[in-house]
Amino acid sequence: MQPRKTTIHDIAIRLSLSASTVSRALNNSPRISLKTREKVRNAAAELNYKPNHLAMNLRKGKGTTIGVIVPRLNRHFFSHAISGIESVINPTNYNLMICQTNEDYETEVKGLQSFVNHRLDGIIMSIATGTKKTGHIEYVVKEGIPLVLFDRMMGKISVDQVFNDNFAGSYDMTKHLIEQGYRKIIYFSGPLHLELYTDRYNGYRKALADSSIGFENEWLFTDVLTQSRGEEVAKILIKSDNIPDAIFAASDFSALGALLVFKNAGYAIPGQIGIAGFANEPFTGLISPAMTTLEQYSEELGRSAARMLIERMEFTTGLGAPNFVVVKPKLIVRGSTLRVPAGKERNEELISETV
Amino acid sequence: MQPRKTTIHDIAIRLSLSASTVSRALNNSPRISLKTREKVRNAAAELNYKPNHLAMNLRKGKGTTIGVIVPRLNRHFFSHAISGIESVINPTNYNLMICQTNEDYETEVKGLQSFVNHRLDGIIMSIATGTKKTGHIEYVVKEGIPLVLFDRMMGKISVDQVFNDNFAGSYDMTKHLIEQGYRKIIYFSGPLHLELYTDRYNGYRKALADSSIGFENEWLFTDVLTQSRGEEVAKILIKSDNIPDAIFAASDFSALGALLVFKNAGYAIPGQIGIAGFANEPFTGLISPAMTTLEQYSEELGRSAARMLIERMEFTTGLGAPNFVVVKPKLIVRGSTLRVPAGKERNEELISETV
DNA sequence: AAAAATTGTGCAATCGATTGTACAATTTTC
DNA sequence: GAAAATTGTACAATCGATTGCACAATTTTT
Repeated sequence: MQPRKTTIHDIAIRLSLSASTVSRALNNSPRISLKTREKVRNAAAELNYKPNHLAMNLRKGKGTTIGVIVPRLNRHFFSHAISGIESVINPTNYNLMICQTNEDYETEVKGLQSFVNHRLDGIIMSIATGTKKTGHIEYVVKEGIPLVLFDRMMGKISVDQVFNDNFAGSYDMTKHLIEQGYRKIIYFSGPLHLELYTDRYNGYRKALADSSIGFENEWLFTDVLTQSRGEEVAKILIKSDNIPDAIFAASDFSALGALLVFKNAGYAIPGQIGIAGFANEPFTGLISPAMTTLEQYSEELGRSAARMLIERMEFTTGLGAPNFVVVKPKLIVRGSTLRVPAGKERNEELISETV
Repeated sequence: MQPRKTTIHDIAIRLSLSASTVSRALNNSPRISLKTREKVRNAAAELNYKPNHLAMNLRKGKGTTIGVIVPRLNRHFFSHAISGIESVINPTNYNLMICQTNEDYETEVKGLQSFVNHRLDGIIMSIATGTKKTGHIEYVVKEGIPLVLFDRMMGKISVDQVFNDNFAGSYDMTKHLIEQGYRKIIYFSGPLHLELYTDRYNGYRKALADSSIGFENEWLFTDVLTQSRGEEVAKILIKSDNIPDAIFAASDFSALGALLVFKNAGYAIPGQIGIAGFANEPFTGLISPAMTTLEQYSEELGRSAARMLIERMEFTTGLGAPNFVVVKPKLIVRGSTLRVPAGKERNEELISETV
């Protein structure tokens, strides 16, 4: 345990130079002779000098840390998005500070505030489902801190955003279900105050309408995103003897809950009921029947978000119009909705690599 | 976009006070009258004052950020450990900075260095499998930065550590397999330079020895941790017609790979071959047959690590002897090793809640 | 009522690095 | 060889908040 870390002053004293010369030498200023620069570098190495980023950032008025706020780290979608962000950020001088909100509004506000206090240079965030107000985000934007919103978009705010074409993905999935002969298609939605979920819902409705299938209000269940909620609703459906042709869930997890309950209750999937999710979580390829879902290209979303943020931070002067990147999800058809002749197992060949 | 953020000086000018008085007032110093404190607080709120943590930390010589380094965020084990850490850290004034190494040594060194440069106040880390040297860790300890090692322990280093009793977990699992009648039990290990994996391996060997089962060298496969490696090895076993009674993998993922390959090749699990993993990843309860594995209580490990770190940071003066917390993994028996009478499906009742 | 104790506030140094400006030393120019 | 241009380095202010010490104002003690 060293009593004090070495500073540029220590180097300066050692070499009988001034601190400013040392600073310039370490920053390769052309005003310092090559010989001196060399000497300073050697002395710095000998004394095990490590620059104090706090002091640097304070003086420069800017740092090198980017904050990332996600609802949950243990979601395939988000952890891969973070990998994407890292792949762009790591080669730069920036560092990543990650915070998870557990889908909670208060935690989100607190995390964002902490980022502002720490004078982070940029923020990439995905809004919690519990968030209904946007004041905290607008505040950050007003403060002039570059911000990119990601996955959970927010049409009202004028800020860079990266997200999936949820409408299109949902539309494609619904069309697929219809093609497979399903008609009465129940929909498990997330909270409809999030555009993400209204878009998905609207895609579903549009596909039904385009196929002249009359939607009925009781087909919609909101706030069904978790496995346990999926199980609950599935049990309700069974109990009320109100068995749909298919269930399309805006979340793989609630789709999983439903799938397990129906399977356990003896229903043939996809024969009697088809089940589809959204996100292509790894488990969807492992269960049986393997689940039809939508791939969201999370790493690519993360990379785009990071690229946009760096663009904002380094090249854009002032605000300028917000940019948008939209990625279309890909339909992944698996056994849970594919009505093939007999009970032919086909999930193995569709296993997705998890590691 | 404000031109400049308000500082305590701005507040001081506004109230015709000095910056020091403002600082003291905001910190609730008893040397400042209550009336003044009140006035200062109001003015601060009006001017939308946000303390600059950079300056604060610089002056105080310490900050409020704790760094966490994990090999992978998208592992159930680590993301839940982080949740555990958060549950302890969030109620305090500390913030979390998270970094993932992707099991790579270089990335680990770089991340750790960045933490040191940013003068983080404490570090919780889990060593990458790619890490064979420990100089970078010893360096941090010598610098006097509180550090807690977690999950991947390192006996050589004198530092606080939190980890599973891998030997006991492995021993229990092997005993279970033997009780189920399996004899020729192949073992998929991780890299044996990590104590984590030697401990698991030794637990397995001890259990075999205690049951007087002769171990043979070709039963051991090292560096089989991923799904794809598990698949590879399983295919090799099948091709060489060297079918074991059971496979015990030090990773759920390689166990999964083997399970899928054997299942696909028409082997009855657990009838002809038993398969067990380690970690209780969520998918283990979802596949069929559901997989026997070991629960590691990751959240509890995370909480312990965080508590130990805070203890170090706030209460311990100097170094003192390192503390250890050891958590015993729990055997989770499921269909992949349980030889029940007929092909009775029993995985549903053992599904673990994923959300 | 003078001395002592208490209370409230300000001054100035400090944390570690950066940077505009000034100045001395050296080299170039005429 | 003196003046001008160039080069290398130092001084001091600065970023924003904290804190030891000093000092003035007020209250208490005797």
